[in-house]
Amino acid sequence: MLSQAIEDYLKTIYKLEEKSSATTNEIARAMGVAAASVTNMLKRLAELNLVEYTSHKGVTLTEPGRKAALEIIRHHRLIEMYLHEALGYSWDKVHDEAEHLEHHISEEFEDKIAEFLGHPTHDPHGDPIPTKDGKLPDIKHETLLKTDIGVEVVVQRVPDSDSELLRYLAEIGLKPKAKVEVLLKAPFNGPITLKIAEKEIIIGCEVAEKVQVAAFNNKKNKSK
Amino acid sequence: MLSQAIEDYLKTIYKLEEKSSATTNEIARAMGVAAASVTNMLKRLAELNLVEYTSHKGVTLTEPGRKAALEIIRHHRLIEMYLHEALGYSWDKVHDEAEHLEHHISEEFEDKIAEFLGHPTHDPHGDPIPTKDGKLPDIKHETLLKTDIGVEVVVQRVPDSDSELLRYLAEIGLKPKAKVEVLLKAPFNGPITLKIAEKEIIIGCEVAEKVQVAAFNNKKNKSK
DNA sequence: TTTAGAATTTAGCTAAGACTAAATTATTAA
DNA sequence: TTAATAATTTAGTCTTAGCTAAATTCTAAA
Repeated sequence: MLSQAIEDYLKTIYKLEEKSSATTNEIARAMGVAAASVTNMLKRLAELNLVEYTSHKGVTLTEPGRKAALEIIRHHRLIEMYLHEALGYSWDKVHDEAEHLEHHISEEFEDKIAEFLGHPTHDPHGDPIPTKDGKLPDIKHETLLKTDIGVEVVVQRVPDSDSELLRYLAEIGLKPKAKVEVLLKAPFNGPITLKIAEKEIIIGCEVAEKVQVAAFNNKKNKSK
Repeated sequence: MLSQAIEDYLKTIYKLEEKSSATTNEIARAMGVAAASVTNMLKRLAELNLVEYTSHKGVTLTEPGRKAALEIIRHHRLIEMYLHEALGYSWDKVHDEAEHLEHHISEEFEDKIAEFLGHPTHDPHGDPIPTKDGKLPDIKHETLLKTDIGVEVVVQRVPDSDSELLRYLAEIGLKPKAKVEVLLKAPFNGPITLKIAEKEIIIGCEVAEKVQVAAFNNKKNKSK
C-alpha cells in the first residue's frame, strides 16, 4: 500500500510528464511544497522503483509508477462523476472532495461506482477516465481561443480544479457537449463573442484558452 | 482538523466508556497498539482538551472529545448504511470500507448521503446513528441468550465488525427487525433452538449472546 | 503490611514527510 | 569563457505516531 503522499507525488509527476517533463522545482510548485522535500521524496520513489531518477535531471515514471498514477487518476475521475451523478454535487465541488477520497476507496468501491455509472469514459469536466487496466487515450484538443470565426465546435474538456471558473462556465453554458459557434474575435487578445444555445455571450481570451473543443460534425464524433 | 489517529483514539475511548471505562491497557488492546504509545497519545489528547487524563487512572472524554467521537461514529454508520442501500454492499463488507472513509468525507458528503437515505436512525447492523448535533440514545437491549423460552422477540442489533459472523447471521435470517421465537434452550450453555420466519434453527450460545433483541409487541416499538 | 505481579509510564529509538539554510551544480548572458 | 543566476541537493530540524526495554506505581493476596 502506497502512502497518500506517494500517491500524490505520482499523480503530480504523471500530469507534469504529460505537459513537458517533471523537474524538482515543477513538482514542488505544483504540490505547494519545498523543493528540498521533493528531492527527498524522489529518492524514496526511485528506491521503490516508481520513478527513474537522475540527480539534477528530474524524473520519469517507471511502468509500475505510471500504473499507480493512473489508478489514482481513475479513482479521482470516477469519484467526481459519481458525486455529480449519484449525489447531485455541482461540478465545481466535486474536485475537492475527490481529491481526498481518491486515496481511501477500495477496489470494490471503485468497481461498484463504475458499475453504477455504466463505466463512463469521461468525468463531468470532460477529463478521460483511465480504464482499470491502465489505458488512457491521450487526445489533444484545440482550445476555443484558436477556433476560427464562423466555425461551430463542441466543448470537450474544461479545467477541473478552479471552482470559480467552473461556476462561471456553467452559468454561460460552456460545458462538455455544448455546441458553440465563434461569432467574433476582437484583435490583440480581445474578447470573443460566442453563440451558445442561441444566446450571444462574450468571454475573455484567458477563459477561451482554457476551454478545449473539437470540430462539430453531424455524425456525433466518437473517440473510438 | 484532527488527525486520523486522534479520531481513532477518540472513537475507541468512546466505545470503551460505554462498556465500562477507558484505561491505557484497554485502549491499547482495542487498537492493537503498544501501551506506551497509548500513554503518549493520551497526553496529547489531554493537551488538546479532548480528554481528562490523570496518570495511572485512565481517561474520560471531555465534551469536545465526545462531540468529535460522535461525529466519527455518525460518519461511520451513515457510510455503512449508504454503502448497503445505495451501492448494494453486503452487510458484512460495509464495516471495513466505512472504517477508512469515515475520516475523509466532508460535511457536504455527510449531509448528502444522510439526505439520500432519508436521515436514517440506525445502520444495517442496528447500531444507532448519532444526530448531527451529537445526540445518541443509549438504549440497552437484552441478548437472545437471556430471552426466555416461548417468548417472541425482535432482533435489534448485531455486532458490526465480525464479517464471518455477519455472513452466518444473514444466512439464518438473524437481522435487525427479524421476528424470533425461542423454542428451546439446552442447559449448561447448550445450543438454543429458534423459530425464524417459520423455520427452526439451532444456534450456539456464543452467537446468541451477541444478538440484541427487544420484546415483540404488536404496536411496532419505536425508539422515541 | 509487605510483596509479587499487573498496569502504567518514562526514556530513547525509528520512519515518514515536511521545513530552512547552506552548499553545490547547471545554465545563460556578457 | 567566465560570472551571475537559477535549480537542485545536502545537512540538519521538527512533528506525528509508532516501537522496545526499563523503571515506576498500583493492587491484591499472603
